[in-house]
Amino acid sequence: MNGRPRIKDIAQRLGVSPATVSRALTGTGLVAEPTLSRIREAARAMNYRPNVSARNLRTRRSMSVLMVVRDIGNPFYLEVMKGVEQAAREAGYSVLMGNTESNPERETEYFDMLRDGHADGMILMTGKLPAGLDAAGIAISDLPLVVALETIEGSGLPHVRIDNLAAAREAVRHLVGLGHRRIAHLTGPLPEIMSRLRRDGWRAAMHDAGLAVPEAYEQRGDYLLRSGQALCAILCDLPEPPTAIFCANDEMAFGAIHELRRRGLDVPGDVSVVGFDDIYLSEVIFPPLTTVSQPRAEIGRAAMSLLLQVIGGDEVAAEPIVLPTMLKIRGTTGPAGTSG
Amino acid sequence: MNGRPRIKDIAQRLGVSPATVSRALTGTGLVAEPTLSRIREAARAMNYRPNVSARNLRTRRSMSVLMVVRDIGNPFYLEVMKGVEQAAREAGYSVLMGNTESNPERETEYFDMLRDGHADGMILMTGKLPAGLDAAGIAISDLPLVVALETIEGSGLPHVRIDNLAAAREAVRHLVGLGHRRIAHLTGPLPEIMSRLRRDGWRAAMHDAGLAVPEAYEQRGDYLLRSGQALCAILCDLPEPPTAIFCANDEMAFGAIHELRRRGLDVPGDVSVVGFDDIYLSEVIFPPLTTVSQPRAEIGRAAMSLLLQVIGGDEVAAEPIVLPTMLKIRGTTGPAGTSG
DNA sequence: TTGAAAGCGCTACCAC
DNA sequence: GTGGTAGCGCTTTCAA
Repeated sequence: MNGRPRIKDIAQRLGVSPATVSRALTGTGLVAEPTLSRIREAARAMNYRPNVSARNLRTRRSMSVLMVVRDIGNPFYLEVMKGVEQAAREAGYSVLMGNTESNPERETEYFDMLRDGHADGMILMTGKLPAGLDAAGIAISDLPLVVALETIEGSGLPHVRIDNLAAAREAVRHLVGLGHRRIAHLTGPLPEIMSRLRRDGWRAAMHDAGLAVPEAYEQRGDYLLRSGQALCAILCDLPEPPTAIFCANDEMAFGAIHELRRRGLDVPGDVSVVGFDDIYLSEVIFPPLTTVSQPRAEIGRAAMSLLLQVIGGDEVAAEPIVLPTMLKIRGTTGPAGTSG
Repeated sequence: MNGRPRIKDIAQRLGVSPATVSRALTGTGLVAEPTLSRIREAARAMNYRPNVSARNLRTRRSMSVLMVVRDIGNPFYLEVMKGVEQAAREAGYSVLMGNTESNPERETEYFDMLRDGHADGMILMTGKLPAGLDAAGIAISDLPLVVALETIEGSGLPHVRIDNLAAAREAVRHLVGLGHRRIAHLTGPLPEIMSRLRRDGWRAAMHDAGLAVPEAYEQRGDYLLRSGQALCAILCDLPEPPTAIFCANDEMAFGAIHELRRRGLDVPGDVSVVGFDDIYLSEVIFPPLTTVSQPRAEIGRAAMSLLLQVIGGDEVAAEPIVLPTMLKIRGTTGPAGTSG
């Protein structure tokens, strides 16, 4: 009686077998009504809690999943996580957060956690798989994996994402519609497919409008604020600076706006800026940011549902799930100036 | 050989006992050098990973901790989490995130997770303990608990926090120094000690400066953006509106600034605003927010270190650990107008 | 409908 | 140093 009660303690107290107690408490087995309520009653009275390690060992499941992101410091993931957590909770799962910081070693580490029983499945929000998985004789497609936000080319894994190209195209079309002709783009890290898609969307929209795409108008960034700021400075120093900048994410857009202001330029009076992601506070900065909004919580929920199917061994559609985006037209975009 | 290898498989392959393999792999026991490297080699070759459930069951530890916050959607916690995670990783622990959403039921749930072996300890960043713990015969002080950011009065738990009162006082003193005399305050939820301390810091600074504190200058908020906006509107409509507003957190400060702008008032030309927390993007909004910066990552690290001590059964100082804050004077505060 | 008992995979005790 | 082995607490056959 010292310490927490075990199933055995309940069984002894009630004069039944541990097996019966287990069945009653898990709700699976058939247990006669009087016994059932007696056991439940006793469990509550004794403040019983099943030991998860023992249960997990026996059932070979951990009832938790891993959500792995590039940078846990990025608030963008928060709402996605909320969606994941919600769907997970409903299914009785816990969510473990993994942070790779784009460190390959840590990516591998999370794959290890899958193998050692820490988690039953994993939602990857990183753009790539750790190297050396094949070498280790591990077939990706056999692992309970789901990819969200990003795309891992050729992996054949279930995906949940948005149509990055179409969304970027629409955003740039909005600028074109405002009369802008000199529209620049700050890209994300181009090795990644997501950055390339957004860039291609920008190019496509420019092409649609019959506009030139000077090489200098495509500046390569890394999604961070500082790069938005620095690249914007480069654009401003061009002989023919752009009148509008489409940024591959909101952070870079903030950085760009910061730099424009620093130079005494008005947004959107002199230069229009469009972001991507609609992160926390985008709506609240001044002027509020025009940006592409992703259904973040939805993405999280969908990814978790998909993962539950994978874990459950169900067949999962090969087609990626594509969720709709919305262009939020707010205060950082306006008509092109007469000089544009 | 089908499926993942067990310790037994390695043992058989090498003709040693499972006990030796376990000792070699955990690094604890004394194992002779030749055996040691043979085992390590075989483990790597066979791609062995220990089963955590089995290990946890046996060792009665989970090697993970729970970090419980009020609202996982609040970016403020991100950097704290980073600190926690870092310290945890160094000690070989994983971090589980808990989100109470101020729901008492969920608070209890996380305490349950402590009991069922999900975690070895818990860092509370919520302002209170769930009700009914005593009723359940659980002595708080026996639980491996640490409180960070917040304060749980009379709990006798180890704490890591900042000096909220002094920090608030300093922030308001800064406004006084700029010549402001009509300084209002948007509070957090006042049942909570942290909100009260910040409020008291404001009052103290006003008192220090011999300034009046009209009742209407203390507006009660809830840390959310909307409340900052709404309460700021009330202040603006006062017969004698304030020339400066000290907000109990940055989100409310953003809301207030938003409202001031909406009314065509200039920040800081017409009204100065000070926040608290120095959240993500505070530096980047325009003008950048003057605010009290907390050493978030430090707080997380310190809390985790403290928790490790508690888990390890060490004596922990009864005195709370108080980390220093810094007033970041940026763009939203300026001299009081001549009318002020 | 219930009980007996095996065993999930590991660690740690006790021998040698 | 190493091996044998008990057992962590639970679920789940198999029998009754």
